[in-house]
Amino acid sequence: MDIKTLCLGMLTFGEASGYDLKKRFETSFGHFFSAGYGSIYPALAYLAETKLVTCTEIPQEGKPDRKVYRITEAGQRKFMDALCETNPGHKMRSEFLAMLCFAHLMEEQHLDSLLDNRLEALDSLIELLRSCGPEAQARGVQFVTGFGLTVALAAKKYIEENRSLLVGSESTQREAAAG
Amino acid sequence: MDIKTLCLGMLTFGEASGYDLKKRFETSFGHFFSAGYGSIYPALAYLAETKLVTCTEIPQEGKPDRKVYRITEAGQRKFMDALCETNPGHKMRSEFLAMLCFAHLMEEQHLDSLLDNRLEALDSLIELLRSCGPEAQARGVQFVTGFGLTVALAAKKYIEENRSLLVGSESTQREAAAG
DNA sequence: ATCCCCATGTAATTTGTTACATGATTGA
DNA sequence: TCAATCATGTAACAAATTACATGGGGAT
Repeated sequence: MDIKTLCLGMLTFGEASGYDLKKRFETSFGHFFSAGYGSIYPALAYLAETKLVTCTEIPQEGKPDRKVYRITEAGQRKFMDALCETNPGHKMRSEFLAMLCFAHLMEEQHLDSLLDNRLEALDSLIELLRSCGPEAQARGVQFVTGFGLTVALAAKKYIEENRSLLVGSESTQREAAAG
Repeated sequence: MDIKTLCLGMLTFGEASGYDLKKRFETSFGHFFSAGYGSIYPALAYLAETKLVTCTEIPQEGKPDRKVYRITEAGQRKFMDALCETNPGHKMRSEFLAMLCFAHLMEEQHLDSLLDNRLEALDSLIELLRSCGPEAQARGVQFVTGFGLTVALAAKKYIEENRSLLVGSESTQREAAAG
């Protein structure tokens, strides 16, 4: 499932502009999929070209025309097909964890700020997901939001309870490696 | 932190070949960073070119010469610099969760196999991480392994306890959307 | 005053994936 | 005999990120 397909899917929930979709990528979908304008606008252009969505331009004053996209029947069918895929991926890419692997080479101070930053990010995420209450959302989205929340809480708890493990009783490993 | 840098970092743990690094990307590092030969070999070639690592070719019979890479002092320094980065990323990309958002459009059967596949993958991961016991690993790696384990267990538990939420009491949403 | 929100898009670059290419040894 | 492990690499392709480009309106 690439961004094109996911945009198509989002439009099954109702019409939206590229800007609207971006916001959704920052809120309810942000914790497991990210996309910027550079991906979304071309995706929508492609979907319109291939008649999977229609586009209505709404004139605006002082800003570019708002383009509202609506899924077509062909788009619906196409998306249903995409949903039949088995073994969808589920990958993490964490520079944070990568860096922590080398905690023994880092200064304690830096390590602390790294962990604190991550905890802050987790708190923001937790707050965000909690604010995406169950109101009127598809049950799948509710499930996924709960999933993100559960995982984020577990991650937070783990970091808080185990960060002491990262600080070695002997902080001489750093100098040893540097020399 | 890109693959180049991470390969360089892995070499701080000792000399290794591209093949060795790939194995590490499949085991202890696999749950948060992935890389194939197509990324690793070019990365090592680049590191050697820029004198951040040295390469010793060990003749083999019946297979290509084994190329063993060793980090240089310049490499060490370069890696330390890379470790000073703040705000490293931590992103998930889950087609699995993306699909689940549209559970109301899926057949129950398909939904079940999707969830079962994910649970199996989680079990494999859990087993793998458990087998990466604390023996002789840097404390950072131990922490990161524990992190992966904790998160995987939380994910598993959540799916098991909440999968019933995905199956609507009314399965008519599908037909409604299709029509 | 200044910053954020609205609103669109393109182009260059970076990055990584996949397929291709080769082939002996070892264990089931 | 069949699959897996060891062992390297290139080239074509796909995908997404980043920077660029523009600009009014409203809130603090």
